[in-house]
Parts: sequence; C-alpha cells; structure tokens
Amino acid sequence: MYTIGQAAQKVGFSIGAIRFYERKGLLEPAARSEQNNRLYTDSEINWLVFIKCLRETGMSVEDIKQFANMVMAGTATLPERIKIIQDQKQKLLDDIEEKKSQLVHLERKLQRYYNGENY
Amino acid sequence: MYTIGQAAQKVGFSIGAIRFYERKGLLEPAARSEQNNRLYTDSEINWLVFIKCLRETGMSVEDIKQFANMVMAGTATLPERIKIIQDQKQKLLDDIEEKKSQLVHLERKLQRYYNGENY
DNA sequence: GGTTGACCTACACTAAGTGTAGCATAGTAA
DNA sequence: TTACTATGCTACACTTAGTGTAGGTCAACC
Repeated sequence: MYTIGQAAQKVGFSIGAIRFYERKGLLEPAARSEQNNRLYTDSEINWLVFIKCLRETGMSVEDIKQFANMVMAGTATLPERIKIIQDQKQKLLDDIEEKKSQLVHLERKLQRYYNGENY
Repeated sequence: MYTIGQAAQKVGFSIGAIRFYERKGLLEPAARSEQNNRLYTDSEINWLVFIKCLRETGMSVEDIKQFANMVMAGTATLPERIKIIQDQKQKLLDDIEEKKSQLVHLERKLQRYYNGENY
C-alpha cells in the first residue's frame, strides 16, 4: 500500500492532481489508513498510470472519465474505446500540423527582423 | 474606422476577446463613437493581426503584453525581441516532439487492443 | 410604436489543476 | 518533555484565456 505522496512519486502526478482526479470521479475514493490518510494498492497505481497515459495525449479529464467507465463496463465497449483512441490520434496529428505552420509564421517573423524591419 | 464587430471579423478574434485584450493592456483603450462604441483604425487592426500572430504560436497574453511594450519602446529592444521569438520557436519544436511521442503511446495502446487486451 | 441588431458594462463560469490556510499526526532531535 | 519537521487532511481562492449571460442603450427598419 502506498501513501498519496508515494503514489504521486511513482506515477509522476502531483499530490493535488491525484486528489483532484478522485474528486472528479476518475478514481474510486481511496481506502484510508487509521490516520485517515489515503492508501493506494498496486492496482490503483496502475489505474493512475493509465490515466496519466491518456492525459498526456491531451484527452480531457471528462473524456477520461467516460473512458474509465467503459473499461469498467467490460469488453463490450472495446470497439467504442478503439474509436476514441483513433480520434485522439487524429487530433494529435492535426495539432502537429498546426504547430508546424505556426513555426513557419515565426520563421517569417524572424526573417523580417533580420532584414531590418522593426516591429 | 471599424466597429468592434467589424474588427473582430477582419482579424478573426471574437468581440469578447478584443475587449479582453484591451482590459489586459495589450491594446490601448479604443477611441469611442458618440454612442460610446469602440472604434478601430487600420493601424489598430494591424496591431490586432500582430497579436493574433503571436497568440497563435502559443505565446501567453502576459508575454505578448511585454512584447508589445518592447515594440513601443523602439528598435533598442530588437535583440531582446528576436531572442523571445527564437525561444518561442524552440518551444514549438519541443511541443511537436512531445506530441510525436504521445502518438507512439497511442499507437501502442491500439496495438494492444487489436491483440485482444481489454483495458 | 414595436422589434431587431449591434453595441455597452459587469459579473459568473469554464478546465485542470496549483497554492494557501489551518489543522492533525508521527517521527526525530535537544 | 518539548520542539521541529515531514506528511497528510479539508476547504477555499486563484490561475489562464477567454466565453456566456443579464440587463441596458441606441439607431434603423416596418
């Protein structure tokens, strides 16, 4: 069993973020020690890692919550979940293209500066 | 002279965003018509376009404000401004790399789903 | 005279947390 | 024993970059 601090360290979330996810319903309310401190099992650590993975791809907390519900609902929701991941992948690809075009804008700005333009 | 609605249309900001930028000090308070409506000159439209350009690269409103102050301070601040744009460029490059690695994570997730894993 | 449409201000709300205040508890050091 | 430090708890305020809403003004059209 891990304290919230240990869990945070292991997973790479802040303590506050973990409490926030619990409040938002992404996590079942954690078991508590006699001192009322949250305790996390290995399986709950895995859930957190899983949340971290989804979160890092830019999926919103609300969407992760939906996704978590689907996972709990069992394999029947698998096709739906695959679709969500595919959509998320497309969103990432779009983001990358957008950022690349913004890079071009900045390059142009720099060129204008180098050419003596002054704003 | 343009109304705020026309300005918003021309630049591609929402009306609310323009008022927000004024409140934040990115824009000088706009001139007003007899009816107290904001009026924008072509030069102010150009400022807005300029803000839009910086904003799209992911620069924060606060940083754009600093940048705007430097522009107003004149050519002496040019080297500093070039540095800011270069840093912003690097941030974009880093963002792109991060997103690419997140793509790999999603790919792996999908592969695991295709291989019959169920969460 | 009534009703759009565009504008105004001020305030509330959003996401995804972070930061702070005020408290309890446990372990360690003098 | 007392003091200090670390870690945890709750609850609330704050952040960013706006968006949305309520309530009001004004000119133009039918």
